[in-house]
This record gives sequence, structure tokens and C-alpha cells, in this order.
Amino acid sequence: MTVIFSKKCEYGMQAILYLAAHEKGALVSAEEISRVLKIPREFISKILQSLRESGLINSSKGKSGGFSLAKSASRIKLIDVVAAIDGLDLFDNCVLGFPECSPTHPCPVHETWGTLRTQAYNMLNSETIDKLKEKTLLKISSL
Amino acid sequence: MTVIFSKKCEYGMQAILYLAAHEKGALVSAEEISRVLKIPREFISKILQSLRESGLINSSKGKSGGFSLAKSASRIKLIDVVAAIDGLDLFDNCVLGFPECSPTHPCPVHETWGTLRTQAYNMLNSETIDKLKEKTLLKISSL
DNA sequence: TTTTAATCAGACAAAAAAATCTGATTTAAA
DNA sequence: TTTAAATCAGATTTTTTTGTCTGATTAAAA
Repeated sequence: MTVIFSKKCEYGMQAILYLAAHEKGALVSAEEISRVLKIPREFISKILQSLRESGLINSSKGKSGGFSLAKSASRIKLIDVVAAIDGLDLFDNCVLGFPECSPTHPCPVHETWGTLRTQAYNMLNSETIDKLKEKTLLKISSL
Repeated sequence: MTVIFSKKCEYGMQAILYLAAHEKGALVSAEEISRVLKIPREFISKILQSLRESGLINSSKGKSGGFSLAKSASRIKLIDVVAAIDGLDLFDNCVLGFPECSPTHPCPVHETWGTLRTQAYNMLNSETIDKLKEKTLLKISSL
């Protein structure tokens, strides 16, 4: 198997984008997120709980409760979700799995991979999720 | 957890590079690979067996047996190892985990990720492992 | 010819990731 | 006030990945 991010992280990013596609402060239930994004309900619930603990989203209990972004979508990036769930080790570890891969002890593809890694990081770090709202709505409508 | 390639695949790439750093046709035992690259012995044995089944390396049994590249290092690329072990799905699947991510149903980062993915593929596909020999030897000497 | 050191094959075990279950708590609405 | 619908907490299960064990087979060297 080849993975970039764990399922938890993928689902977390999807859910954050989904929340960002709603009106600010609107409460969205785990059930709705599960149904629309086709993510196992109990699983996305756990992920949403952990995102709340990380401070990225708020929750409100009880009937008509649900989840919403903890701050403006213009202040949240996908890298925040990655950092909260998978962590940022991806951007440090050697792509070939060699230990202590560094400029002084580089692996055979250290430099080439390094630039790629930086670009990947930038992709997740440069754009805030409000900028992705239209594209998110378009994708959701096709699910 | 965040991963690019599975451990099997990482170890497989390391082992292929290690073989390529030896004289053509030289037999290298699983024990040596395990010891030098610090990979659990029985695990790397399994990986070497699967690489043999894929036709990337040869093996010879019996005392003083071992493994060697099945063809010239100038005709093997790291992408061959990835294709043999993890497969190339990485280069098709959506980085956000959305189903059916395609130009007609793109996810919010489809284009940006697409170019990155292409670059990653090229990194593994453009260079043959003989070109990495010196860097491999340098890295090995520091392990 | 016997011993030794290697691959090979397949079952097995352990750890991690993904997913589920149970039941408690909360709160809006009936 | 009761009910219904939601989050919450923690244990449990299942699946995948990683790693190990046992023993058979092979072939070079003693």
C-alpha cells in the first residue's frame, strides 16, 4: 500500500472543507458529514472529536447540535489539519526510509526529494480553506 | 501516521540501491543487507523474494549464495521497485481521499497536487540507479 | 560425503490503523 | 416534563502492515 496521509487525516481534511463550505457558525452534524462524504459515521465522529480537542472546530451537544469551524475559514489551512492528525513528520523523514537523512548525511535522492517536499508543504500551507470553497461545493455536489 | 511508501517498499528500494552499489553480478546475502542497512533479517528476506518474483533481482541458493540485480543498473529505476511492491496507485489516487477525483470531478486541490504528483513520478522514473551509485556508497558508509 | 551457509515456503505473531460498539450525557423541541 | 437527536468517552473488534518462526531445500566448501 502507498499512502500520503492516513484515512483519519484525509477524512479530517474533507470534513474541514465541508464545514468551510457552510455559512459561518452553522452547525453541521456528524451524521450529515458521514452521509454526504460517505465516511463511516462512528469513525468521522472520533475524528471530529480530535479536531475539536486540537481547537480547529467547535462542537455543541444536544438536539440540533453539531460542529462548526472554531475560527474564520480565512485563517485555516489544510496543513493545520495535517499537523493536528498525522503530524508534520512527513516533511522531515527520508523518502527512502534511511535513518538520519540530512544535508550532511543525504540519501541518494535527498535534494530532489527535498524540493518536492517543500512544494507539497507549500501547497498545504499557502492557501486558506475559504479559497477552496467553490471547488469544494462543486466536488461535494458530485458525490 | 504519515507515509509515502510502505516499509516493504522503502526497504526494497534501499536493497536495490545496495545491490547496484556492488560489482555487476556480485552475490550479496540477505544477512549482509540486513546487517548493513539495519533491516530485520527475515523481513528483508521476504522482500528480496518478492523482488525476485517480480524479475528485478536474481537469487542463487546454497552456500555463498545471495542476490544480484537481474539486469544492468543502467536499466533499473526506483519506480520499478515501487511498481513491484506498492504499485502505482499513489499516482492516481486523490490526496484528500475523495473518490473519483479526475479532471471532470476534481477535488479542491486537484490541479496543484497533479503537478506535484507528476514531479514525484519523474523523480523516481527519470534516473536509473547506476546514476545513484556514488551517493548510495556515501550514505551506506555513514550507517 | 558431510557439513555449513545460504535461499525458499508457508504458517504464525505482534503492532498499528481503521472501524465499530455500548452506553452516558446533553439540550432543543414536542 | 418527556422525548428525540445530538455529542462524548472509552472499550472493543477487524483489518492491514510489519515482523518472526520453523523447517525444507540447495549447493559450495571442508
